[in-house]
Amino acid sequence: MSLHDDLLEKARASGLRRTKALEAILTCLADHNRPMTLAELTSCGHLSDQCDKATVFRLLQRLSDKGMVRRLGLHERAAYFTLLLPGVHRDYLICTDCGSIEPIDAPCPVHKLEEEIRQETGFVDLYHELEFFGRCPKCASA
Amino acid sequence: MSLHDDLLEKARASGLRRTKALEAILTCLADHNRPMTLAELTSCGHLSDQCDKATVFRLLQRLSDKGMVRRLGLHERAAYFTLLLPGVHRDYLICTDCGSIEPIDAPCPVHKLEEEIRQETGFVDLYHELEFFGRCPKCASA
DNA sequence: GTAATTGCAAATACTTTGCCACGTA
DNA sequence: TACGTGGCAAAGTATTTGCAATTAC
Repeated sequence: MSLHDDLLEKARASGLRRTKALEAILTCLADHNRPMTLAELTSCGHLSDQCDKATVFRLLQRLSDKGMVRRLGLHERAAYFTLLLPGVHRDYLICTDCGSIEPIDAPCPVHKLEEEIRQETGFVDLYHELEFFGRCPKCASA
Repeated sequence: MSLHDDLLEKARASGLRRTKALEAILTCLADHNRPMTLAELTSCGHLSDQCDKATVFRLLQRLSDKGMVRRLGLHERAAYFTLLLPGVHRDYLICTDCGSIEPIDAPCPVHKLEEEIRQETGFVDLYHELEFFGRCPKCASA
């Protein structure tokens, strides 16, 4: 079963209806494998073209409520949304010039600290976000 | 020399004029010791009351250009701004319910990874942001 | 005196909601 | 059929800019 089918199934199981917009959004997020803005998703080829941004927005909201999507702030004015896959954590490397976003594959070194914070502060539902910003080689040489 | 004076001096040295608004903003940021939004700064007691938000915005922009302030996205719709002190790096713990923001005093475990990324990717001017999100004990029990 | 800075107001950008039509279950 | 969902359009919130008046140097 593909990632896309898996996600769709999960969304269905959590109460969402199987609509074109839902499929399009899940496909788009899964294909790109990086956080995307509402605008990007709304104009993301194939099926998404047909979806109003309000629809995409509300779907992302629902998916976020179900814990399948997370909303990020990455310095841009627009919010970013990314798939939340069980057991998968991802950090990002972002170019402050051209805005490119790429996932970092190195293991995240923060989990230990997160555990300490959980115990010392009593915070619950703890998670973290880690982003690296800089200028990519291409932008740096330009 | 106080932190405030130190900052003012630095701002002056980098070409900014010594105005009421500049002083007010530096004071406010230094006093609060945490990221603040444009709205917070604009209505931050004492002197800041007198500053238009456009003024505060443009000053933050200039301070950011000079490397004295950094702009953060912390999940809220509004952007946050924080002082950038030489040699000081700060991570934050944020309550997703009440929005409280507190600095984490534990040493940041990310510098090693940052160095690896610098070397492997060729990114320059690299820095990172690390935030922990969760619900604080007060909100969790409510 | 000159150039940076300010305030006000308007423009822009992005997000969020209301309402009724529509499609899925 | 019933209720979640979709599209359109409008409202809301935050950011950003234009311009003339003011202020720091």
